[in-house]
Amino acid sequence: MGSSTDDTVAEGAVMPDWRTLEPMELTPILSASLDAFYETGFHGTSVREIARRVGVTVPALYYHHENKEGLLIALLELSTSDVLSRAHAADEDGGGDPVRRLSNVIEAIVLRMTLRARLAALEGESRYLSPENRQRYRAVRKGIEKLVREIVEEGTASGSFDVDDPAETTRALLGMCQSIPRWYHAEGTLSPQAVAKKYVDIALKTVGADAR
Amino acid sequence: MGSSTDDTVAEGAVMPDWRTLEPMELTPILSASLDAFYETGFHGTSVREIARRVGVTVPALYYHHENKEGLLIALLELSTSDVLSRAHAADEDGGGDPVRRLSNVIEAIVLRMTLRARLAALEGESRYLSPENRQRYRAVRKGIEKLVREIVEEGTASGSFDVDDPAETTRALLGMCQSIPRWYHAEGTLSPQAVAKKYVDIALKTVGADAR
DNA sequence: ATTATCTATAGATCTATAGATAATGC
DNA sequence: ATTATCTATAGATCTATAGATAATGC
Repeated sequence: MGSSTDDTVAEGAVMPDWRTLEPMELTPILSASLDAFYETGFHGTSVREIARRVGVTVPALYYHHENKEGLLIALLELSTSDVLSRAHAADEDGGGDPVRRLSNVIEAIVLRMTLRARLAALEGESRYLSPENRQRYRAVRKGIEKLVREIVEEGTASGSFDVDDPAETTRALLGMCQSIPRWYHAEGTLSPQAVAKKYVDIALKTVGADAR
Repeated sequence: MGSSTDDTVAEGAVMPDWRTLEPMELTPILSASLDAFYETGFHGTSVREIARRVGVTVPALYYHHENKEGLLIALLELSTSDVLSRAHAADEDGGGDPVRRLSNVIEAIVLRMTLRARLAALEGESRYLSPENRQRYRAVRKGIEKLVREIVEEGTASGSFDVDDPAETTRALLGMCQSIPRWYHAEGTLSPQAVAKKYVDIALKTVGADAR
């Protein structure tokens, strides 16, 4: 199945450093859609409102995207592919040690939840996608869950962690990360890096990896 | 300040056992509103749709509630007053021991997240309340956060817990609980009591209270 | 030729209210 | 009298498309 170095990242795809999150470059339409969806939710946002923010007429939106749901899908697509590739890069950067792997992955997830808070918060709106699109979206979420669960399982098996129920602990870990956009504000005193550090500590406690 | 037995619960208010969560009795209108809001969100639900589910005309809804937001407020009001009083009862039932107090409160919160999953999930819709109503709602949430944070702080001070940042750990604990409605389904294999037990264990690990 | 936008509009749907009417309690 | 519901409708707003027009690339 090819060498182990070139089958994890597609040719030409640039994944420089999973710790570096430059502001995501969005088209004006997607940027305005993100702002609007974040503020008033998918159903609370009209295409007129998005058009108004972009400064174009409504039909211009329909030229670039099939419909309102298409705008949400495009945003979720960008958002989830970004976090999934970063989480995997962070995992592989852990050198096989469960403690470092989990630390890296939690760090990557928390950086994403803070530096891309609006995009991350948008994922709750995936509930309102059509069944097919929601299905595809769930797959990505399962991907992250699988990644973390395997680390927790391996760490538990190797004795690095002390966990009763890896699946449940995984959900708890992801739950605490997913809640961050609810309270995190960029203006706050804590930098994204500081928040990530705290959550790595908390996560290690949660899996019973006291050592440091 | 009155005796310690009668100033915690208002006269006539029945708070039998914080572990007992009977299905909440809602009016047909509120029950239908809850179903609809849960399925399609506040903005995704029309008053026509609610009326259809109840089997009345739209104006009948406006007789009982000021407007669509009034329906959401009524539900959030019932939901939050319930969880707040249960959490406090659970806390007081802990006999002053931080480990038992935290265990009880987490148990109460998780039972609420599972046995009232639809109602609990509705709290995300509080984002769409008018500023005044959202304000009032935030106060309740802060109440729960304050309760848990004080337990974590006292347990850390007394040496029962090993926590670096009580405020952050509190947010993490509440975050993992708040995420439960996202994956919990009543048809699943785990009973609400079983989920609560697991989350109590996880929470105790997270605060570094290994003992059992 | 292709790409991106516009004007104009169809057709449905939305929240909310006015005013009438039925049912219930004293 | 009071409570709960109805019919009818105002008036705004929604998503989406048809068809015209401008701007760009070859």
